[in-house]
Amino acid sequence: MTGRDRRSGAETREQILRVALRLFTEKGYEATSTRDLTEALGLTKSSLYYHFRNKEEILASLVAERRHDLDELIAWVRAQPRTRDLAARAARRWLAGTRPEHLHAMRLADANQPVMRRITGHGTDVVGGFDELIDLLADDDTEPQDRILLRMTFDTVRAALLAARPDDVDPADVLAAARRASDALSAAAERAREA
Amino acid sequence: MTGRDRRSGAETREQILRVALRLFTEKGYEATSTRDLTEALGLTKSSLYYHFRNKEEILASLVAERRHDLDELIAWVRAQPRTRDLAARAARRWLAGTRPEHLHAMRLADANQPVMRRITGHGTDVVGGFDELIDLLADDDTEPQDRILLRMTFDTVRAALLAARPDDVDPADVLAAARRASDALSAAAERAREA
DNA sequence: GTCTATATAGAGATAGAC
DNA sequence: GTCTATCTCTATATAGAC
Repeated sequence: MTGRDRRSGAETREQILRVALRLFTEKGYEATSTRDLTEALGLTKSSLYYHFRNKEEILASLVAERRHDLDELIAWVRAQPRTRDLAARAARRWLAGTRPEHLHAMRLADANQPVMRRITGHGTDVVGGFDELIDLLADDDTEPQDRILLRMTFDTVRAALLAARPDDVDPADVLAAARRASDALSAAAERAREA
Repeated sequence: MTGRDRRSGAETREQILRVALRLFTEKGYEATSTRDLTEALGLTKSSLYYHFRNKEEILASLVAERRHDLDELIAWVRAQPRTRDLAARAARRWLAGTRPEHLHAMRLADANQPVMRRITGHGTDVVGGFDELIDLLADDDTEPQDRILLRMTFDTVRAALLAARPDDVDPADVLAAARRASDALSAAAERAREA
């Protein structure tokens, strides 16, 4: 470090991401201009473009890496005996792996669905991974509505986020509600499978 | 009618809304330009602006009027005896009133959360209505996570929509899954209230 | 009610000095 | 690594003829 008020490049990059996460979530990606970003940061646009090739790359950097966890879950499911409660155990495992810090990225993705579809390669993203997971857990003769219900058991964190007011909410409460909801839905789905 | 290929003003307006609903949902409101709209319609931008004052008014026209149903539900809840299963019955009533044609507007709202927040007056929109409803159904000492769970019981249609792949899905299946999910969550929430 | 033509502003992005 | 200055394009929206 050459001086006390000198930021390293990596630090600046992190600050940009932090501010972008907030603005992209609150105002939306498209409605947030590079000018909005730089004004909030006390930077110029040129500096911004030194750190990122374009605006989309900022967004892409923010949503990387949850797919890896999902691939692990899929591998785990493949290795399990196909007991009747496999789906329920898988859902529990997934929910247990969801940490409070994941919520920010989830909100971001939820708030910007169209552009998220544009930037994530089909099949390589989290959404595509869930398709694979559900195929693994469902039989060929599973009714469409049962597939939807099954998928909902894995997606209760998003549902809980939508149900919670964005402000003044404790991430721990969101996760707690999501886990209870997932258990309840698992039970309902399992009941259907037995019938 | 003065001729067979002459559209009335109202017809054109409906066509604009139909195309806008599709594009705003697929590409997103901000990413859909007035040019995209007019090209899909075979109209010019000027004609578009004859029918709507601005782009935002098109979006606003698409999301009007679900709030009315919610106000009715709130009034119904107020008139009910406060039995322990009131929340469950209210959720059932709300789900029963959700029709397949509501799903399109829901998808639209979900895909464009930031701009939806911008155009809906705080408190007068559907989101604000739910706050009111939940306050009505929850006690003052209800835990935050229980409030979230309670709200999730009313919001399972959105959750089911998120869990279903947008294409190739029957609205009836989405609604069926949503109703079952809502019942399961109601039961879980009720169990918590008893404990 | 639809058109052609245009006004105006703001976006994303780059050049090149320091 | 950050700056000033600028380019270029596309957006929303309007004026006014038919």
